[in-house]
Amino acid sequence: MRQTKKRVTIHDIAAASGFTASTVSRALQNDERISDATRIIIESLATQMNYRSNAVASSLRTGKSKMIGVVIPLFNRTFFASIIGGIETVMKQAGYSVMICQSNDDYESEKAAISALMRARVDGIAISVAAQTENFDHIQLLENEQIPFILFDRTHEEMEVHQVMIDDFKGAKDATLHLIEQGCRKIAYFAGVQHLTTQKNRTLGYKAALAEKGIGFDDNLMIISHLKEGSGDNAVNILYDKGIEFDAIFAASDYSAVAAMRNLQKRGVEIPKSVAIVGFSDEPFTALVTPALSTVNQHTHLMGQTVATLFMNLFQNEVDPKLMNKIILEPELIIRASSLKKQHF
Amino acid sequence: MRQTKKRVTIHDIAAASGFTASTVSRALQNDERISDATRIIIESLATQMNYRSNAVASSLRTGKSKMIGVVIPLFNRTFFASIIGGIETVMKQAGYSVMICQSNDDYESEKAAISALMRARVDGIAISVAAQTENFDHIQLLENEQIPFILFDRTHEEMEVHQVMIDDFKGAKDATLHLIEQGCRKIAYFAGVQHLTTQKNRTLGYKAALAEKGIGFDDNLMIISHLKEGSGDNAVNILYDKGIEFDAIFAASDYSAVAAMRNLQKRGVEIPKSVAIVGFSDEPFTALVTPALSTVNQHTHLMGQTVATLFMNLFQNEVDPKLMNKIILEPELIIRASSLKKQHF
DNA sequence: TTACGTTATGCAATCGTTAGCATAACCATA
DNA sequence: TATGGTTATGCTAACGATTGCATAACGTAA
Repeated sequence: MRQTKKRVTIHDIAAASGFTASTVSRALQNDERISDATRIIIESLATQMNYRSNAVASSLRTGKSKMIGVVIPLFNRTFFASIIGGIETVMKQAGYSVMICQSNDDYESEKAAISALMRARVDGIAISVAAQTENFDHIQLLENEQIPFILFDRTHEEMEVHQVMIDDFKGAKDATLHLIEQGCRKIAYFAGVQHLTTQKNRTLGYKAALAEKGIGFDDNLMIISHLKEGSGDNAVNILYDKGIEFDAIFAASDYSAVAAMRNLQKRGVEIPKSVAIVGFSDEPFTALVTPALSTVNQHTHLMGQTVATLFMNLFQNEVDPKLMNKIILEPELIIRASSLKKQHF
Repeated sequence: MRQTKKRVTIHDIAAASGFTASTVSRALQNDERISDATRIIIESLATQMNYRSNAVASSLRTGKSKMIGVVIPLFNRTFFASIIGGIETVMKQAGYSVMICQSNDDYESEKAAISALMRARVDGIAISVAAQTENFDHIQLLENEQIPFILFDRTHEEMEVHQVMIDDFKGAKDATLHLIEQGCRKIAYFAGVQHLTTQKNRTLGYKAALAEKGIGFDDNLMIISHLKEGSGDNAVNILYDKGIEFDAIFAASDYSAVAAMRNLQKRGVEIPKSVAIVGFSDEPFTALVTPALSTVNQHTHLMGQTVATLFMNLFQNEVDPKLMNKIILEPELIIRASSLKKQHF
C-alpha cells in the first residue's frame, strides 16, 4: 500500500514560524504589506521545508488555474508541434502552463478533450478543429460558458470568435502563380477535405491564380483526399489511370507532395522538367528530399506566439472580449528545386 | 470587464432538487446508497442545468487529479508524438487526461516543467530526459516526494526507477550487422551526444556488431553531434575534409541520415552502391525519400501504451512501487533501398 | 407494541489557499 | 495627551466536491 507522505502546506510553515497561514501566503506572494524581516524568515523556511504551493487549492480559491488548454488534431506534424512551441514560449514567460490534447481529427475526441479542459478549469482554450468536425455546438458551448477561447489555423470563419490563421488563400495563390510563371498550364491540385476552412481557402487561391492568368479550371485536375502519406501516391495513379495530362502538381500537404514525387520518379518522370511540384507547410524534411521541395511556409512559431499573446490580452482585459479578433498571418512561398524549371542556381 | 457567469455547482442542483449537496454528489457518482428515483431526478436536473463537475475542487478534496504529466524534449519528432499517442490511448480509456510539457532539450526547462506538474498535483509524471540533462537531482526529488514517475526512452539506467525503453543496443547492432552483411567494412557512425543512455547504447551496439564480425573500431569513423537536420550534412563534410574513406553510414537519427544522403548525392556518390545508409527512428518521411531509407523502428506507440499501462498498475497498487519495473521493448530493423547493395526487388 | 435492522438522506468537516475585514502596535501631529 | 494615520499581522469565511458519521423513516420479527 502506497503511503503518501503528507506534503508541506502553508500551515506547516505557519506553525514553524509562529505566523498565521495568511501571513505565510502573503509573504510567499510578495505582498507588500508583509515586512521584509518576516518575509525573509518565511521564505527561507519554505525552501528549507521544501514547500511547494498547491496549485489545485490556489486554483479553487482564485478561480484561475494559470493553465491554458490546446486542442490539436495530431502531434505528428511539425506544423502543430511548432505552433505549440510558439504558444509555450509566450505562456511560460507569463507563468502559465499549457495542457495539450489531441483530437486525432475525430469529432468525439475533440468534444471530450474540450470537456476535460473545461473540467480542469483552464483559463483559456485554443483549438484547431478536427478534420471530421462539421458541427460547432461544442464551440458554441464555450461561448455560452464564457470561457476565453481562440480558434487557430483550422477555424470556423463564420463564427464571430477570436481566431488566428494564416492566409491560405494567398499561400495557395502564390504557389499556383509561381507554377504558372514557370510555364506550367495543366496544374494538378491535390486538395484536402473541403469543409476545413484552410483547405477551402487554398482551393479558392488555386482557382484565383488560374483565373488571373486566364487558365480555365479543370475539374479533372483537382483530387480531394485526406492528404495522408499514401494519398499523394494514390492521386498520381488516378491521374494516370484516367489519362489526364498535367505538367505540375500543387499539393496542399508536403507529405502528399513528396509521395507524388516518388511515384513520378518511379515512372521515370523528370522533376521539375516534366512535372513541377509545390507542397504546403514547409515540413523540415522537404529541404532534404531530392529534388528539394518547394512549399509554403506558414510561420507556425509566430502563429503560436500570436495565439498566446491574444490570450494574455484577453486575460488582462486589454481587449474587449466582445470584439472579435481575427488575425491573419502572411504565408511565405519557399522556392526550391522541385518547381524551378527556368532558373538554376 | 469580463463578467464571469457563475458556473453551476452541486449546490445549485441541491437547491433545485430539494436534496443536499452530499446527496447530489453521491447520485452523480452512482453511489449505491442513493435510490434510483432520486438519482434519476438529480441526473436529469444536472444535464438540464448544464452541470459540469469542477475537477479542481474534486482534486483538492480527493488528492487525485486524474491527470498525468509527460515531459518530452521536443514535439517536432514523430517519435515523441507517436509515444504520446500511445500514452493517450490507454489513459483516455481510464478517464485520465494527459498534460504535456516540452523541455526543448534544456535542463532548466525540464526542471521547470516537472515543478509545474508537481504544483498541478498530477497523479504521475512520465519523463524522457533532455539532452542537456546530466544532473538527476530533480528526478530524485520526485522519488523523495513519492510521486509516481516513469522514465521512458531516454532514461537514466543507473537509477532504480521505473523505466520503459527500447533496446537501443540491439537496434544499432542489427543495423550495423545488416550493413556488414551487405558487404560494407568501413561503416561511418553518426552518433548523438553520449551522455544520453539511448545514444550510449547505440554506440555499444555499433561496436558490438563490428567486434562480432572481426572489424576493428575506427575512431575517425564515429562523428558525434546533436543529430539535428544540419549535422548529417556536416558530418559528411568532415569525413571528406579529413579524407576518411567509408562505404556505409549508420546514423543514429533519420534526419541526419537523409541530410547525409543529400550531401552524398550532390557529390555524385551512388546510394547504396558506393555508400549504403541506415537511419534510426523510422520517421514517416524515410519511406518517401529516394532511395527510401533503411531505418530502425522503435515501436513508439507501443512504448507509450506500455508507459500508460505501467502507470495504471502503479495507481491501482497492482505492482509493488518499490519494485523497479524496467521494461525493454524490441526494435525492428526496416530494410529499404538505401542499404540494399546485394538484393534487388 | 417494542426493539432492531435497513435504506435513504443530511450534517459538518475537510482538502490548501486566498482575501476582505478587523485590530494591535507604533508613531506623529495638534 | 488625545486623535488619527500607518504598518504588520490575524481572523474567518470562502472556493466546490467528498465522505465519515449521524439520523429519520420505514418495515419486520418477537
